[in-house]
Amino acid sequence: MSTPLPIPARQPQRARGRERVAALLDAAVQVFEEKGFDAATMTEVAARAQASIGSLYQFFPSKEVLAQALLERYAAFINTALNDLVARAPYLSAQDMAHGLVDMQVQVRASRSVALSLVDARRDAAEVRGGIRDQMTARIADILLARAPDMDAARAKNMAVVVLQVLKAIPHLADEAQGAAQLLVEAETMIRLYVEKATT
Amino acid sequence: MSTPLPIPARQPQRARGRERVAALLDAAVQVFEEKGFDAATMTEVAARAQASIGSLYQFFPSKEVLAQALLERYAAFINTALNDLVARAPYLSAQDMAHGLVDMQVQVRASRSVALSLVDARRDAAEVRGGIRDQMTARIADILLARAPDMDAARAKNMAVVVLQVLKAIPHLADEAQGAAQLLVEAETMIRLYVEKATT
Amino acid sequence: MSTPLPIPARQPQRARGRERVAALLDAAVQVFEEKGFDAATMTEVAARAQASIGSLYQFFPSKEVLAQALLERYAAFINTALNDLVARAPYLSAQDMAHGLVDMQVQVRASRSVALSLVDARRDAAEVRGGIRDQMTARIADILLARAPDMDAARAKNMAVVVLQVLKAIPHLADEAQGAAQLLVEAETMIRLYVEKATT
Amino acid sequence: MSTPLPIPARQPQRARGRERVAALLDAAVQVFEEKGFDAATMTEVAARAQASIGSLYQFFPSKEVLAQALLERYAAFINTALNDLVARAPYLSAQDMAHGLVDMQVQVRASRSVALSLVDARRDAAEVRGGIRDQMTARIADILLARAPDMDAARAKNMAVVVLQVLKAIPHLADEAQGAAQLLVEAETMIRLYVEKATT
DNA sequence: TATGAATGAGACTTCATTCAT
DNA sequence: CATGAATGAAGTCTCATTCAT
Repeated sequence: MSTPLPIPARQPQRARGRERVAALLDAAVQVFEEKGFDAATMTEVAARAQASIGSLYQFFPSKEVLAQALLERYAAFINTALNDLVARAPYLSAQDMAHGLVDMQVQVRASRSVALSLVDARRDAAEVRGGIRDQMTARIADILLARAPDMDAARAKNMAVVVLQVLKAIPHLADEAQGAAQLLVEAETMIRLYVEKATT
Repeated sequence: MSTPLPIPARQPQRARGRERVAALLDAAVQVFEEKGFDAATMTEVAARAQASIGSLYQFFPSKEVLAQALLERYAAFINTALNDLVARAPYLSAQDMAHGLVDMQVQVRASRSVALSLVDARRDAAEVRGGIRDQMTARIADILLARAPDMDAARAKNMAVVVLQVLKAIPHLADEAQGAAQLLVEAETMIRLYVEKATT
Repeated sequence: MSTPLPIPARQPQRARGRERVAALLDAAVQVFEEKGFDAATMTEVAARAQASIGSLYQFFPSKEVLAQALLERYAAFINTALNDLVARAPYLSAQDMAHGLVDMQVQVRASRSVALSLVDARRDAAEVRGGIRDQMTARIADILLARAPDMDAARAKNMAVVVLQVLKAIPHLADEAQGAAQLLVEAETMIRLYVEKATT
Repeated sequence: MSTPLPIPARQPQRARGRERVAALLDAAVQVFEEKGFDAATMTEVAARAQASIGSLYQFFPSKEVLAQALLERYAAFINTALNDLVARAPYLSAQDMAHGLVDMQVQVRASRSVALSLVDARRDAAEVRGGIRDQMTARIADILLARAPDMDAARAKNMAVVVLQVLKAIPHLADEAQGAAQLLVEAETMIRLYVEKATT
């Protein structure tokens, strides 16, 4: 039932170590984004961070742990952004809310903070990673409820799940060579209309 | 510029062979769905089809080709469905159109015809597989234009891209243990509102 | 001690069969020449002869047997040519003798009768194939002795071995893009000088 | 036009690694000599060096690279020997020159430095490996020209090609169970007569 | 006989992970 | 802590050979 207990990433003790870890995480983001979880190799991550493979394993004792660390970094960022939106939700127009959600994803991408693709990578890890997904849907549901306090909680949750799927697609859209900007506007519109209808 | 040699899947010429190929494709769908392209192994595909590894390679000379074959099967199905929708589009309500699109995906899943996930697996193959994506967006744009002939063609294309992303999420939603039905309804609503607004 | 008894190539019974075998042998020569024994595949040989793999195995029950058959065809040709040279040897100038030897090889190549490379392919088969080599050196020694009856038989044998090595190189030289003709002349000269000195 | 990426052999950086590489190369020479390029297996090379297959690939990322490394080792040796002969050529008798050439090959064999057979193994790699062949013929031509400065350069080149073929046969002759020594003498004689005639 | 499918051992290669220095 | 070497299970793919139709 319980996952074998995933040994967590080790915390570096010195300044030197902290830089190392940062470089490793940055490299990992790049590689995971370019190749995906399976095709990414630990060797390449280390190389791109100009570290040795031994060094990488010093801090991240397995590929799984590395991915998990990435996700946590992502979760921290996203959580802040979502909490902020929750707070402002009552005063936001549907338009602004939609924009807020979409923009959050664009920010993430721009800051290379993580490969969202990991969110539902493989099934085993899903258990662990699932936490983040649940957290996000809960937060989005909060936002919806903040705008329309009368809404059925169950429905808010369902809507959140659907909205999350659209958000997941944002990086793809932002990648599009042709008219990425317009595509983002369209995505926003879609979310806006959906939210608008449901919360008024 | 040109990919070396896109050696295609070999066509079986005997009844025995045709059965084999069918079994192999079915097994492949399962395995690819469960594990994703990278983590799926040819050995497992063969085993699940009760065939030897050699038999698998007799008809699908590489993992790439196998994935491609799956996609083609999927494309054939989806094409029919989309063409049908294009024809009926002028007479459909936004509601029915949204339902048609979502349902198409649900059908696909039910018939295990393919893992849509392959549509944009890794970047290299993207070139080949991209064809299908372009085809689908073009078709969806046609549907939109059929309902609203005055719409700007460029906008229709953009909208189609966004709608496609939502459609891609449908299998995920349909998988959800809790209230899959409701989630599908929500997805439909989202698409309906979006289409409605833009085409009236 | 004894090789497991190499099942020989089956003799075709009808005209149709004889054509088949001829086509297969021709195809085999091509493929063996292009790729070498190891890299050549039975499948390709069959394909190039426009026959099925089953058909190929009908006549040549193994790759070894096929190679052996090729060698035999070659041996027959070479034997005739060498016997002819033996007969004429007493009346030939060193020049003509050298030319005769070199030309024999060029003929073989032109008529695509065989890949001489097989002569000392792998060690196991060497035993079987060795026969041909011994036969050839004996014949060449005969030629030398015919010109210089006083020569020590042992020396003639040694010389023959060396000459054979030069002959083996002829196809390579004849392949050379630049000035193949001149290279052949040089090879002839080399042999002539060697023979001349030893037999006068 | 350009070969994709000629990933070279990795240089070991620790003493342990250097020993390994040496052992691997030695094992490779043996196996390639015994079986030839195609029939030699990486597994056997690793085993004979008492290393794991992973270790072998750590330093030689492909069978091609391993063969190339062998050739380079051989080329280094042969180059030294040939340059030495070039320098001494003006003062050497044809006899000594012939002996020098033949002896060089015998040395190579004795020191197990490489399987010359690789020089023109398969056609693809020929491009890379061809370099060595051209280098050798050029050097041999230099030797000839050093003895006979008036000779036509083109002819020297042709002669060099032919002489090289004889040299290639030396290891075969030296292998002969019966009277290897006499065979080498004969080969030397052949070369001597050829050189003598052309350079006086 | 002819044909195409079936089989599986075995080849090359990759990569996460462990260790000795 | 850092580094580079070591390991071997596992994956993709090939091909000689055998068989059923």
